[in-house]
Amino acid sequence: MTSVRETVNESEPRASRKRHVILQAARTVFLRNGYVGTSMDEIAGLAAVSKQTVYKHFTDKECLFSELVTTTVSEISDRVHEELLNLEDSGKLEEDLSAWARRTLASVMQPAVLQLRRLVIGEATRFPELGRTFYELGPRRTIETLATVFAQLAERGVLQLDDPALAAEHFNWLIMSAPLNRAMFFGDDQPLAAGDLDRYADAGVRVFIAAHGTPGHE
Amino acid sequence: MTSVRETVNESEPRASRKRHVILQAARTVFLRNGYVGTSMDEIAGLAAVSKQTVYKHFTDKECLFSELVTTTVSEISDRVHEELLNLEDSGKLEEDLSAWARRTLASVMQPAVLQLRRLVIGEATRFPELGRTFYELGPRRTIETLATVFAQLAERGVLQLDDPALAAEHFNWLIMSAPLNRAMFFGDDQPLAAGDLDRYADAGVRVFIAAHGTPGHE
DNA sequence: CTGGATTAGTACTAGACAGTACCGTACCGT
DNA sequence: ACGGTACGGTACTGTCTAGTACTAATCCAG
Repeated sequence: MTSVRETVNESEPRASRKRHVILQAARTVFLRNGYVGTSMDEIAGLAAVSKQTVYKHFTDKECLFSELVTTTVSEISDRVHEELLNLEDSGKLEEDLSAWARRTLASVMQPAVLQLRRLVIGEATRFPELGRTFYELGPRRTIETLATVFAQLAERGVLQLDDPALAAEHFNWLIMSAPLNRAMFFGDDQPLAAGDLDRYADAGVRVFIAAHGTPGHE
Repeated sequence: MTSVRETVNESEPRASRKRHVILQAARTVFLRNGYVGTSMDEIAGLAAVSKQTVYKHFTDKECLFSELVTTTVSEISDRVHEELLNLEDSGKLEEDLSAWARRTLASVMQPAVLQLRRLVIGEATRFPELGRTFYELGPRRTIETLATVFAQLAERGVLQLDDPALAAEHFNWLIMSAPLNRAMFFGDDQPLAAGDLDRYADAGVRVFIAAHGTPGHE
């Protein structure tokens, strides 16, 4: 009731919009300083929230970290996959694949996503489930979707392949690997330009088509 | 004097064989617990050495870590490259490439190497030079060597390619990416069997040859 | 054998951090 | 307006760790 009175963000279920603020702050700090480099005081401070409040919403540092990574990975994964569904064929195979490759590579190469990837890899021993989650929602999901698309293209004679899943893996990594692996070791130093990324995407597509394309189509 | 008395390894320049013991212990502990998960006391304890001695040989925790990673990466890199030089052609291109691919993939997928990779990636923000070193001595060195080999093969008409360096990158990641990226996120859980690795290596080689091979040679 | 250096052992300093306790206040549904 | 819940602020506990200080035992060369 009470007519008009949204101060800023009162629309939330009043109590636990703090939760969101805390997660936001946690994301910033964890991504910047890593798991052990981050203190709960720092998160509370950045969230402009009492430490007690943090512990009311998340029992543990581990819990907070875990939930943060899980939700972040899910968000990104969903965003990438909205775009991925736009891979409908216009008849021009190379153009369609290149367009998708460029978009996907750009998504994966965002600094925040790269940093999250480094973080999850670095903590893969301490948090095995997080590693698994990242892999399932990231590479595996992408590759699976690609595999079904490729299977259809093969059925229509546009591609030649015996194993769509394997071909999807090859395609995925032909496009991503070089920039991604390089970026893993260079912490935000010397980032690749967007133009370079597009070139890598296109080059990967060309190799894939040279290997699996059929002469009749281009 | 006292005639017979090699307890174990007296051959070293007496004083700084401690150094070696410390590095050995540091390797074990750092690889198991990460940089911040490791205490100097633990290293000293495992090395059966006083903490004072550790600090006599390495001014810092950072120094110790840094030197450890650098030397370890160099060792592995050298070992891999001895094998790499054995890629002399016997005339059968696919066989030669497959043999090299299998050996190299197996080297990179050793648990200790994987763990080191995770560690360096996770600390890439804190230790940028280590990331750079790993990348230079690892992927970049391998790819560079491959590029010169491919350039020769192209000159002799065995391969078709405009850009040997790019082709080398593609070849390298066609073989490594799928197992390697998967392994990054699964901390020693669910390791791939040697048979699976060989299959990945062979499949990568086949795609590469389908894209860059010349009809006359196989 | 002897003198100088290295080492083990241990205790200590100083700082950081996860998690808890407590108190007074602000918010919220009713 | 009321009563309970959430919140801010702050102080506190317990623990851990990098790095240092100091002494006594040990090693090694000449």
